[in-house]
Amino acid sequence: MPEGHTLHRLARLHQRRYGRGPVVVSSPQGRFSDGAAAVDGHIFKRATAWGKHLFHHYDTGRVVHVHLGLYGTFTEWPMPDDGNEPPPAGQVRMRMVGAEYGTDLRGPVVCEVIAEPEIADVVAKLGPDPLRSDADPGLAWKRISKSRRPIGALLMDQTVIAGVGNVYRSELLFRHRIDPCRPGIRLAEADFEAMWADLVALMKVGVRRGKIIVVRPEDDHGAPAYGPGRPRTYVYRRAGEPCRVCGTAVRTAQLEGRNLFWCHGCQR
DNA sequence: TAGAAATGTTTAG
DNA sequence: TAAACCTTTCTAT
Repeated sequence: MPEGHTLHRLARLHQRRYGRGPVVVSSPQGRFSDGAAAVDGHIFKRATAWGKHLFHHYDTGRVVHVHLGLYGTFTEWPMPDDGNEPPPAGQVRMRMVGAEYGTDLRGPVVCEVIAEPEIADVVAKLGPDPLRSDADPGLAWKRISKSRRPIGALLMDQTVIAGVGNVYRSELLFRHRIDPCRPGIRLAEADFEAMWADLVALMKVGVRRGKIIVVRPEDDHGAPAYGPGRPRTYVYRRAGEPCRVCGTAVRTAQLEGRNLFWCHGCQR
């Protein structure tokens, strides 16, 4: 599910599957026919991600830029021994086929071919990405510490921090006991630094495990460490249920058009 | 098993 | 402010 960790995980996967080899690119659905033709048969150099944006770099200097949006998904399939590709199911915007694997992209909000230098234009609209080693958290702090907008909204703003979505937003604020409504300007720098460090660690776990895992073992209350019974979140989508720490009913409200979840007992 | 809501962003009005 | 995207996941029946 597409928060930043998903895109970095996909970049790694695509790099491994297709890196340095030629790929056959098509658009079974037809909406990406021209773009697919522009890179079809060329060498896939590498895949990178910044926030929720994914880039497929080709040796011709052309780049496929993908944003999954709310519904977008990549589905991978192994090339069958007989070499016959499986027929595309549903609306496949882009099919990419390498020597041993193929990948189908469905439902993205962005899927376009751009030139290598145009990546800078995309990235210019994005804040630092906690998953990138070149991230400068100072840029995010500069924005947050001057803003009267609620911290719950600032965390979701991709121009402030790139890659945080609704789950990491709600969970991070809970872990740091911060009221989502607190204005950015009222946040202590030490709290921001602790949140950033935590976010980097949590999102790295997300990349490694392929899902968002944020509940500390001591808050599991005896639930199994792995498997379906394990609690996945403190507050996200738990409206009305008791807080895992203090028992207060989790609250929910709309903030700038998105569902926000928090514990009024823990977060002040 | 069917229907609603959703981890997000862009574009149109 | 609303629609579009058109898949996946969760919930209700």
